[in-house]
Amino acid sequence: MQQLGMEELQGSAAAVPPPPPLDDESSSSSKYYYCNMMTMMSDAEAAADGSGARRRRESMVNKLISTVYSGPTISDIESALSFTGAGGDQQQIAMDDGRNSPPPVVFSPEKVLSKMENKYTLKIKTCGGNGGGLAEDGYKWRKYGQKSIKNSPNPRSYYRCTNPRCNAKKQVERATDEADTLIVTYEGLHLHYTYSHFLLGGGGGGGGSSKKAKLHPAAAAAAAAAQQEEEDEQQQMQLSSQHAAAAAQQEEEDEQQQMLLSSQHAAAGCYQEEEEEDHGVALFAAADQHRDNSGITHDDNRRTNGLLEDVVPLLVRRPGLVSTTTTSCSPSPAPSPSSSVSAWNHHPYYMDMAILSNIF
DNA sequence: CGGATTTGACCAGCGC
DNA sequence: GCGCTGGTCAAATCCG
Repeated sequence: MQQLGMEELQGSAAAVPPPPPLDDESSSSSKYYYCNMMTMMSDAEAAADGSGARRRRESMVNKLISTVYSGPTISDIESALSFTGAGGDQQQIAMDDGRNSPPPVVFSPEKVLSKMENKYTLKIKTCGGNGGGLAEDGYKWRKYGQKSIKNSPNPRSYYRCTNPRCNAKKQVERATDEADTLIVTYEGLHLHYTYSHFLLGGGGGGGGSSKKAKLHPAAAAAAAAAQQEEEDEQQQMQLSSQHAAAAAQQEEEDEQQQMLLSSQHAAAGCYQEEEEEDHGVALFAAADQHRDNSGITHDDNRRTNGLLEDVVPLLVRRPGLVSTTTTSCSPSPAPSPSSSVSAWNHHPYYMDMAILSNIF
């Protein structure tokens, strides 16, 4: 019986929906499109959010594209990764992105870890009976275990990111009360882009591992699914092209890294949140609330995170557990059940915390 | 044939 | 200390 549901569960698990908005009510009505850029809205933009918000957003996106995707991402990643094996009680991280170099920030791993709980739980409502018609989050997951859970008729599946440098994990189980609802718990973070970004952003980007090639149709299907839900088609097109341009720009930096990194970038950017204005504001508001504790300035977050959160579009952006129900209905088949597409509400501050807590 | 999945075994944490 | 439970490992198996 458990085995029966696993194919479906697996596929559904792969269809990890966008990370939750800050309010649960949006789950039923709103659609989420990949657009992490919205979370980069400045406070000023957020405050001015109103009738002309969309126009302002577009210009904002343009501005962000030109400033955010200036190329420091990879160096940031490399810098961050260089600490992975480093020991010591305290590490000093200087996020130097070259042009937008924020002042070096000293982090205490202990503090970071205590503050940041790298777990993020999502409730996902899937399309009934359609285990195959699912979107992908651009990541590739490998299932490493399955366990029957007490008081639950459904087993829990354990997935790990296939990227050897990435320790992201997720657990997927079907809700007991709702057959079409999955409970996905993310843990850890991705130190790379999603695969779909590579596909969307670079038109293939050139070169490629077998993994990437495998994901290509899946990511394309996911993108198509996202577009079907798109209400603001013009904006979506603009964003897609912008991210494509951004990806192309990154390609010039390092082809090999691009293969890993760019895909995530696109996945994060190809979706757009219908209520992105509000969420973007909320996200920044949340970031502002916490930055004082970390000692990270708002500008620091804005600059470094704008890039890093693309590099690490992890669901783990908020401490503690956040549950949200979203609907994941993709008309396209999911060729690779072990991968999934997610839209992320990027949270600058927590993104940093998530990265650091995993790096140390 | 290589990579992904399955699945039983093993281990660690927790409560009693 | 013991048993229960959740999480992970790894050999076997499957699949493209």
